[in-house]
Amino acid sequence: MVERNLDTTFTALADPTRRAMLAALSTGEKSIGELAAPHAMSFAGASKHVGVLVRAGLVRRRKVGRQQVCTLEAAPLRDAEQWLRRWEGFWTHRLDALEAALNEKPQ
Amino acid sequence: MVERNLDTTFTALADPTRRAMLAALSTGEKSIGELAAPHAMSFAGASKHVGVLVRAGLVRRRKVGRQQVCTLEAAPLRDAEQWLRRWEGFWTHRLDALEAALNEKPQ
DNA sequence: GGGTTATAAAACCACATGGTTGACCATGTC
DNA sequence: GACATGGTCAACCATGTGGTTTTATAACCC
Repeated sequence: MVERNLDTTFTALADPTRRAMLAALSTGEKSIGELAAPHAMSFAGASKHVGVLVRAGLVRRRKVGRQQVCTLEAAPLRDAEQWLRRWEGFWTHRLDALEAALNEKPQ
Repeated sequence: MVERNLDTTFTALADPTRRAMLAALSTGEKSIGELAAPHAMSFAGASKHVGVLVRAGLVRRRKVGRQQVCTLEAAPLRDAEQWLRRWEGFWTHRLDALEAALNEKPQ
């Protein structure tokens, strides 16, 4: 369950339009129209981006009147973050070593 | 500098072969042949995956004799992790709320 | 009912991606 | 020099992606 979803989660995150949409949703629910508005792009194009987010499980849609209201679903983000955190110790070591090397030989 | 690289970082992470290669590199340097071996895939195909990781700044290559030795470069992983962590508070709230709701109405 | 609003769905285009194979180029070994 | 090894590069194929436009549908307003 984890590994499979990482594919679609990271794919969904690999686009700046979609990351911006997630950021917009972090301040509260938005209709698809509201999500689309800030992006210089056709409505249909933006709607497809929302579809990618929904398929990745990052967004839930529900119909309210004639609008689709979207809410952020953070669980897959947490999974992705946990996967990345496996390297936390590693990268802090490396960066500390780099910094030490720079201090030692200040050129 | 940050936003632009997130695209290529997340794209690089969106493939299980490449994630496995990063995991392999976390235990130490590996030649491209060693990285390719575990994957049922042509050598050239695996080499292309390594190329994606290099272009994303996640891996450095250097020539040693007739081999290319690869090392993990963790900094972009840290950037991606930091981006995801922006939602940390959000998802813990949501999940706490979900848990509370489940406890309150145990069905 | 008729018009407007919010969205979906489909067809299409250009380009990127993941994979292959085959030719090629170094480097090391005999 | 001859040959194997480690790897790159280019061409190719199928499929996916990001975008468009057009058409359709469902809900609301008058």
